[in-house]
Amino acid sequence: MTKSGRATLAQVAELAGVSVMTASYTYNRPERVSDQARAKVLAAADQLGYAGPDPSARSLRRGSTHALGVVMGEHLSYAFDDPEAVSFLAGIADVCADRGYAMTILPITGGADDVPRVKGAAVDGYVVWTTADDDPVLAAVQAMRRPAVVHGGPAVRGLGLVTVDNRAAAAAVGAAAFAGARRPAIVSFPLSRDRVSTVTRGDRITDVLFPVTRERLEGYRQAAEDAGTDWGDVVVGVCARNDAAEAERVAAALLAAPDPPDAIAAMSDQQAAGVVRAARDTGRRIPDDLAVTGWDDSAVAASLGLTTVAQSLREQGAACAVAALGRPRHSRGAAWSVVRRASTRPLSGASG
Amino acid sequence: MTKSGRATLAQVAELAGVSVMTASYTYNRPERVSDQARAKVLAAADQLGYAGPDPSARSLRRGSTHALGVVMGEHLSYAFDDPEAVSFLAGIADVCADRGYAMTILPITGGADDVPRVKGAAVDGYVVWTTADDDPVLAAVQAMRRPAVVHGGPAVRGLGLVTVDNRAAAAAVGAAAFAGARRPAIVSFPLSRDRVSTVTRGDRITDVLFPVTRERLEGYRQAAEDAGTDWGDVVVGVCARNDAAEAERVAAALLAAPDPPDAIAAMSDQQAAGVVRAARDTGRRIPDDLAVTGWDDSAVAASLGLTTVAQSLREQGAACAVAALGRPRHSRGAAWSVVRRASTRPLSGASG
DNA sequence: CTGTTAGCGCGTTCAA
DNA sequence: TTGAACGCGCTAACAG
Repeated sequence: MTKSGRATLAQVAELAGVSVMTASYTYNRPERVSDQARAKVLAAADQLGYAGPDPSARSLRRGSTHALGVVMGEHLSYAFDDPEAVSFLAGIADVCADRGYAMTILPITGGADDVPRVKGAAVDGYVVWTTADDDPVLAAVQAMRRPAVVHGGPAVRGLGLVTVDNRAAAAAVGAAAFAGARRPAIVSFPLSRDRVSTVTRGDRITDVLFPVTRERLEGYRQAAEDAGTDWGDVVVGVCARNDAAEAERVAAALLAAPDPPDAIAAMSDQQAAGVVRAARDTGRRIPDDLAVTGWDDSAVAASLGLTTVAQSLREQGAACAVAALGRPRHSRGAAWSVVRRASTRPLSGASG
Repeated sequence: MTKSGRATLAQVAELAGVSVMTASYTYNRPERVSDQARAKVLAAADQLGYAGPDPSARSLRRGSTHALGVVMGEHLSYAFDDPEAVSFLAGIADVCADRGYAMTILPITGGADDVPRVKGAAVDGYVVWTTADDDPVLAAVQAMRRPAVVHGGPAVRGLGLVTVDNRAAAAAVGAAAFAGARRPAIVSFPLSRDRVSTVTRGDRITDVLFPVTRERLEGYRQAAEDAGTDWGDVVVGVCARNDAAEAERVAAALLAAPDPPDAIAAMSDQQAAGVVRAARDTGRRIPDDLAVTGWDDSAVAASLGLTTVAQSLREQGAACAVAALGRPRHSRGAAWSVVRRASTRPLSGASG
C-alpha cells in the first residue's frame, strides 16, 4: 500500500508473483492473460483491496480522460434552476451515456478563479453554454486546444458553434407578437454579465455583450419597425435573469406606465409566463389588450397557449456534445419554428 | 511539442532558459519566483501555446482530482427528466461551486459496463442517488475506498447515508391520505431495477429492492391498517418510473376497477399530478370522491393544492456533497414534514 | 502468453 | 530563489 492506504498495480503483481504487465493486462485485455495468471492477480487484488487501475494515472498514460467538460456560465447552480438549461444538459447526458463518457460540469461562479478552474479540469473537450463576448472563460477554453463547442454564442475562433438563427427567429415571432400592436415592448434577457435590471428604450441600448440577447433584440427591432413603430419608441424591460418572477415584476412596471404596451415579446416562455401573470393581475385580456410571446416552446407555453419559438435545447445539447467529442464543425443552423397559439392577434393579411 | 501537439512544462522551461521547477512554481506558487523568471516563463508559455499544467498529470502527482463523482442510477439521461433529481443535483452543484470542485456525472446506463465506468472516473468522492439493494454500482463505489454518500438508500457499509425517515413520513402523510377512506390505494415507484409496471395488492408484494420504495410502502401499510383496512385489500399500482403520464394511466386503471379506491397515496407530486388528472377525467371531486397525496412539496403540489411530504432535495444534495468531500458520517435524519392542503379529507378527531 | 523497457507530465524533496 | 533527481501509477511497444 502507498502512504494513502491505496494498493498499486505493482504491489498486486508482486503479491501475485507475476510481472506488472500481466497484472495490467488482467484489467485491460483479460483475453491475453492465462486463466491461471488472471486468477492469481485477481486474488491478490482482492487481498490488497485493489479496486482497479487508478483513473488519473491511466488518463495521463493514455492521453485521454473519457470525460466531457461542460461550462454553464455565470454561477453553476443557476444552471439547474433554468428548465431550458436542464434540457440542454439532458441532451449532453444522452450522448455521454451513449458513448461512455463522464460529464464533468465545471464550477463557474463568475469570480476571478473561473479561469484556473476551467484549465484545471481533466476533460477531453468542452461544451460552453451561451455566454457574453467578454467572458474570460472563452479564452481559457480556447487556450486548452481541445475540441470545444459554444452553444448560442459568441462565435470564437477555433471553437464550434451550435445555435439557431436568433435574429431570424426573433423577427418571425416578433411579427406575430406585434401584429396590430401600437405600442410594442420587449422583456429581455440581461445585456451583459453584470446583469443589471433596467427599463429603457430600444435606441438607448448599446453594447449588448450576450450575442443571443443582441440578436434577438435585432430581430424584435425589425419586427417592431415592420409593424410601424420606431425603435426609439419600443420600451425594453431588461431582466437580470431568466426567471418568471422577475419578468412579472418588470412587466407589471411596464403595464403601469402612462402609455402601457399592448404587445410584449419576451425571450423565454418563463418570462412570458411572468408577463401573462402581470397582465391578468391588471385585468387585461390576452391577446386583445396585450399580445404576448415566449421562446422555447416549453410545457408552460403549451399550457398557457403562448405563441413562441420552438427549438429543442435537448437536441442542441446533444449536437454540442457530439461535436465536442469529435471534430467540431461550425454548424450554424439548429432547427426552429414559430408556434402560433392564442396569445397573439392574427397576422393581417397583407403588409401595407 | 509532444506528438499530440501539446507543449509541456519542460519545453516551456527550456525555452525560457530556466529549470522545470521554476516553470512549475510560476504556475503553482508565483510568489516564490522572481518577477523576471516568471515573465520569461509566461512569455515562453505564450509562444508555445502552453495552457498550464496538464490536469491529469497534476492529479496523479497530487493524488487528488478536485472532482466529485455523481452516480444518478439507471440511465443517466433520466436524471434530468426528474425535477426532484434536478433539485438534488442543484444542491450538489451549490457545494461544488463553492469549494471549486468539478461535478463529474458518471455515465450509468443500466448495462454491464456501469461498473468499469464508475471505477474509471477520476474523482475524489462519490454521491450516489437512491438505488436498489442489488445495484452492482454500490459495490463498485465501495471498492474505490473513497468518501462516498448514498442518498435515500440502501445503507452500505463504509458509505454515508443521507435520507429522511421514509417510513415515518409515509405513515404520516398516509394518515392524511387515508383519513375517512374505505378503499385506500397506492401509486408506487418501481419495486426493483427491472421496473415492471403492474397492479397488485399489498400482501402480494415481496422483495422490494428499492429501499425508499420499501420504506414508504411500509409507512403506507401502517396508515392503511390504522385506518382499518387490511394490507391485503390495499391496491398498489406500481409504475416503472416517476412520471406523471404513467401515474395517470395507472390511476385511471385503478379508478376503472369494479371497487375503485377513494384515496390514493402516491410517492411523488409528479405521480399525484397524474392521479389528479385521472380523477378529473372520471368526474371525481377531490377530496370528496378521491383523496390524493403526493411527496416532495414541489411547485406542482402547491398549484394543485396537494397534501404532501415536504423535504428539500436541494439541501439533501448539498449535505451529500459536503459529506462526500469530507468525512462521510451516517446522518440519517434529513428534515421532513407533512403539508396539509385541500386534496385530503380532514383527520377525524380521535382514533377509535 | 508473459516480461522488459521507457516514459506520460508534473511536483515533492533535498541540496545549492 | 533556483536546480537535479526521482517517482506518482500506469501502459504502449517491443521482445521472448
